[in-house]
Order: sequence, then structure tokens, then C-alpha cells
Amino acid sequence: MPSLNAPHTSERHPFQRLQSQLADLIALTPAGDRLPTEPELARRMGVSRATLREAMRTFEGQGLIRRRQGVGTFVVSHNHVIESGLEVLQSIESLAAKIGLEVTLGTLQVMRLSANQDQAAILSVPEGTPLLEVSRVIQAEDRPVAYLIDLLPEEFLTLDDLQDGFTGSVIDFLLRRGSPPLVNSLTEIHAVAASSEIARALEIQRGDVLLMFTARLFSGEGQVVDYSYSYFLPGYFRFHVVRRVG
Amino acid sequence: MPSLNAPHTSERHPFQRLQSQLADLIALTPAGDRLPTEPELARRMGVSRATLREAMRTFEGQGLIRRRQGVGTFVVSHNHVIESGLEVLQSIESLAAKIGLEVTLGTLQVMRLSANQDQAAILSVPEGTPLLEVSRVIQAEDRPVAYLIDLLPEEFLTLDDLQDGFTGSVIDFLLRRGSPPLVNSLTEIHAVAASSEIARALEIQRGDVLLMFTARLFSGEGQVVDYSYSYFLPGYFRFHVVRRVG
DNA sequence: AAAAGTCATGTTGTCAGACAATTGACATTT
DNA sequence: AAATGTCAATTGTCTGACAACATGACTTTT
Repeated sequence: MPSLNAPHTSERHPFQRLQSQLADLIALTPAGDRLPTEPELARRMGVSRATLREAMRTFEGQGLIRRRQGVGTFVVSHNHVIESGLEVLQSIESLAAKIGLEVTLGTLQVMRLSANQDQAAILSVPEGTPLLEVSRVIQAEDRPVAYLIDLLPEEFLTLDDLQDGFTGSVIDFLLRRGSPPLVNSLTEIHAVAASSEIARALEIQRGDVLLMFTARLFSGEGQVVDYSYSYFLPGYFRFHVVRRVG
Repeated sequence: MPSLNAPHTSERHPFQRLQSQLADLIALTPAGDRLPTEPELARRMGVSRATLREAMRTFEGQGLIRRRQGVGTFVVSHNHVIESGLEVLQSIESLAAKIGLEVTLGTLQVMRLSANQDQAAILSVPEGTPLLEVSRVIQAEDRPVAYLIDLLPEEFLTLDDLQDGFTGSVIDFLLRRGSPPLVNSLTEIHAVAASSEIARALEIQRGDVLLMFTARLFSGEGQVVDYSYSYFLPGYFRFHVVRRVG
């Protein structure tokens, strides 16, 4: 029997659902407005105040809310920062759209392969596990601007899945399907010189400067669903992050 | 009455002290090791378990620890490169200290200047406002690894301030003095090729790849206190960020 | 009338203790 | 040897309470 309220069906871990509900509430609350009081929110979300406060702490750490003792909890201005900031994982397609960049999918390449030692370690799967590698070039203004490679076990994505309405973004596909449930991504930020292969794909010179992200995408159980490395041409993307003073 | 244990004298908010203590403990705990149990930690830190768990949640959000029900809380791997979650703003010096890396101050250069149009716009001050520019080179293992430039109005930092125990880090100085109150920083992430000037300072070749941050540091009133641009040699730093699935 | 002080109220911050859920190790049975 | 049961340890959550703080209304003083 399918649930009526589809948005949050990852009922496996109540804390995640709570976080998701709170995220929605914060997103829907105008900047500067006060959230309901903690006892009220706890009652409404069906959790204790202690649990609610732990969840709230995660949003405070992201600079999304500000709590003032004796006054209340307020949503901070999330106009530019959150939209295009790194705090939220979004597919490159929607990210690019947010900065007003018309993007098209360049070459798309899908390959089945068997996990070598490094890949097995990164994805926490046994060596030899069948994997799917999806690599694609993103174009803007008739020019390649990003090169993205996703690597994930066939358990999560098969060649057959890609037959039907696959736009190129693995993340968007997984999110649309709803399983496995995605929670967060640990992204590392690097600056690299373009290798020959990357240079050819992006139509630049070998050794040119690129911004590179490597990301592990985690499911609810802490399982690695997807490992991706992304190369970005400087100038076409602006990534920023709000860092709080520790 | 001076406290005996000097390390954490920011007693203004007990929660911050707790976070600082926990950060140290996590930094000093070998990767993969288990932390003490929550009741034990709460007792040792002198707080309740609920408060402790809220603080732990912030570190979990940064990917520094992993909690497993029925088993314990573990420190996740942090290698010997300077690794930092971007969620929290810390000086390179304190970052390095946390992982036990010896860093020294290379060349330090301080210059008074008068805000030109761009600088005035960035710092939200009138054109001509007297500014202080602090640039420095960070060395690790007898090699320059980072080049950092801070630009801020003399209202917040004067030449005189730097006479007395200035370690090179503007952030650390402002934090130690406690005014103006720092809240957060909006950091942009770029990849650039080294200019001649930067290449000379970092003893690399012009055109070599560098990771670059530009950051505006905000006070409580939303005022821009400091504008900085930082160049990092790849390989010596590993910055990461936890992105939640929107 | 204006200023200062006082108090009530509402909100977040913290606490103590308890029980539930999960895991891992060990013992027991098949 | 394998499956199952038992138990202790640990994190996850809940309940209720009080402390700290901010705000506004009210009272008192000037």
C-alpha cells in the first residue's frame, strides 16, 4: 500500500526523517522569521525535546538557524548562501541552472567494470564487485566546462536503469527513484592540473588548472553508494561555503 | 583568580569550551580508535549527557566521528596532510597544531594602505579608509605551503596591535582579543595558476596549480571585518565539506 | 511626564535519570 | 560445525524539571 504523503518515506531512521522535516520547515520559513518553540516543535514532530535539539544543532552548524536563549530560534537569511553554497548537495545540472548557465550534456559514457583494490576500498565492497562507471561532459555556451565521473556498485545502478529517462546525473536519478536513501556526501576539494585525458575531454591544454571535487555519497546506513570525481573549469562555477567561527 | 588550566579560557559560553575540549580529544585520538563512552565523557567534561550529545552531533556533521549504536563512537581517519572540514573557520596555525604538524611563519609583511574602489566595496567602507594588509607565508617541513593575505580596516587592527605577541594569524589575534565579535565567514573556492609574485613567495613555478580561497569574515552585526585570499599548495592540505542531500 | 526599577512570562540551555534498540561476545544447543 | 540463546555494553530516545536569559508590562521614583 503506497503511502499518501510521498515526500518523506525514508522511515527507516526516525532521526533522518526529523532532519528532513525540519529542513523543509526551515526552507519554507521566510528568512528572519521565528520558528515555533522547541516544546511545540517536538510535539509536532513527535519526538522529545532532546532529540529535537540534537537535530537543530546540525542546522545551527550549517548556519541555517540562529538560536537565542530567552527569545527563540530564527531562520537566518538563506538567499544566496544556501542556494549555491556547498552545504547542500545538488546535481551539477541544477547547480549550473542556479547561476544562470545553460548546460547541455556532452558525451556520455557508461562502462561496466570490476572493482580493483582501490575502488573496492573506497566503496567498501569486496574486490571484484561489479561496478558501473558513468562519465559525462557538461557543456555551457558550446564549450565543455565540467567533466564528471560517477562510480557505483551495480547493486545501486545498472545499465538497464539508464535506458529510461536518464538525464546524465546519477544523483538526480537516485533521488528520483528514492532508493537507496541518500543522506549526505563527504566532498574533498582539490586543485589539479589537467591530465591528457581530461584535457582532451574538456578541450583545454594538458596542465591547465582545474578545480576538482571528490565525493563519497552515503546512504542512511553509512554505506557508500557512489564515489565521484568532478573536474570544473575555473570561471564557470562559483562555489562557496559558510564557515562558522569555532 | 587565574585558572590553572590555561588552554581553554574562553569561558564565556560553556558549550564552546566543551566543543573545544572535544575537538582536541578527537584530534589527539588516533584514527579509527574508539572514544570513551558518552557517560564517561560527560562525567569527564563536567556536563550532562544530553549536552555532550549535542556537541558530538556537531562533530558528526563534520564527518570527524562516527557513532554506532551498541558499539561506540569512533574517530574517522584523518591523515597527516592538513585536513579540515570547511564548516568551521580556523587559522592554519591551529589546524596544523591539531594534527601535530610543525608550521612556522615564513615572511611576514604588514602594510598600511588606503582603500581603493574595489577594496572599499568588498569591505563595505568608504573609499580612502585606512586599511592594513597582512601577508604571510606558512612553512611546513621547511617548505612554503601556503600564502595568506588579510585585508582589514585599521578600525579593527592597527600596526600597534601587532607589536605584542602577534603570531601571524589575524583570525587568532581577533579571537584572542575578543573584539570585534566574529561570527562566520563566506568563503569562495577557486583553482588558479600561480602568478609570478605568488610563485616566488611559494618557491614554485609560475603557472603551477594552486587552491585558492577568498573569504569575507563577518562580525555579529553583519559587518565585514576582514577580507582574505589564501593560496594553498596541493598535497599539503585536504579540505572537505559534508554536503547534505537537499 | 519621564526615567528607573521590578516582576511576570516565555524561551532556550542544561541537567538527572531512566528505558529502548542495537551490537558483539560468549555459552548453549542442535 | 552451525545455529540459537543469553548477557553486558553502548548509543538512541524519552520524561520532567530547573536555570539562565530576554522581553514587555507594570510600578515606583524622580
